[in-house]
Amino acid sequence: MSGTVVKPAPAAQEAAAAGEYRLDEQVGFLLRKANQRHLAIFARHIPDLTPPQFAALAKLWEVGETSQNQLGQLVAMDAATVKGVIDRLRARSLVEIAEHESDRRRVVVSLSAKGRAMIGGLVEEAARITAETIEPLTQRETATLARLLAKLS
Amino acid sequence: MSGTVVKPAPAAQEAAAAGEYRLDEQVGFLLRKANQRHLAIFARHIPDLTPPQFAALAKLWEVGETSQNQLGQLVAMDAATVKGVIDRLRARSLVEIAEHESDRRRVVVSLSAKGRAMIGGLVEEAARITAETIEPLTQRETATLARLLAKLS
DNA sequence: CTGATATCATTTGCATACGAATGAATTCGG
DNA sequence: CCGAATTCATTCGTATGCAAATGATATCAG
Repeated sequence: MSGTVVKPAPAAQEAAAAGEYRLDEQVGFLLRKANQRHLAIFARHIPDLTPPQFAALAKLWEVGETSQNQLGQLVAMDAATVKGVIDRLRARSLVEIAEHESDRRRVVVSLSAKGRAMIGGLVEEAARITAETIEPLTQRETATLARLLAKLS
Repeated sequence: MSGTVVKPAPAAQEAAAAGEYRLDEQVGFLLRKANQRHLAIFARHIPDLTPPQFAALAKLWEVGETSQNQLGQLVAMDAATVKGVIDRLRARSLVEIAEHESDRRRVVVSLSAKGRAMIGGLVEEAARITAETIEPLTQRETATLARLLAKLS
């Protein structure tokens, strides 16, 4: 390992070690950038909702109603985070909360009529967001990417 | 398309449409989750720095010194975001700022001795973070993932 | 040289994210 | 049945992340 350094970075004070670690090649850095691009695409298509807000609505649409905590697990959000998301959706009357019948600790969250109407109309747009996100990839590559990303989490 | 629905979601009011869109399969959702896992791994290995802070230090280590704005571009951060990151690193004396010799708008950012010492010692740990992140993947899969992610951005 | 334009940095406002601490309610072990 | 452990939700503090507005400076067209 580390035989001949091809070309030390111009300004790196410790070119040898620095040459071993390129930030731009790290998976974490690539993940962050890919995510950024997707967020920008999302914002262009659905400016009125953030991805987490959309995820919460979409999941409620799938499962009907759940406790706030469980919804968080379904959409991969912290309890503290899902609280804020639900608060903001509630302020816009897109979701409703109710007491759990038997467990008084729980808050049952469900779509309002308005929220149901909105998410129903947005699913097509969401599909286009995914389409635009994966536009640089072939169909095969997309399937591979999805498989590998799923394997990571 | 949409021939026979195998099993409508229990509580989905519009099972047909809902069946067409599965949140958990969308690339954006998978990206967010993969990113989350990586952040958790990072925090375990390097609790004293966040990934953006580390990225800024690592990039400064590579390139020596740059303007704040350009550093932001190199590490894929908004001007407003990089400002906050540099502020916090400066508060910990890990980076230093100076006036640009000819352009009085610019702020030249560089590593302090303390910052250089820290980042030098952390590169190995950073490599372990990447290793743990891609642990579920084979070497081939990792290369593929990196290629596809790069293609996305 | 000067007015229009562009660039760099800063500030504000909003929305995730997560750790940690807290309080209320439930469940579990003995 | 009761005290301990757990679960659910809330709150606080810190840190991204971006859009938009602003001020200072630089550059460019004419």
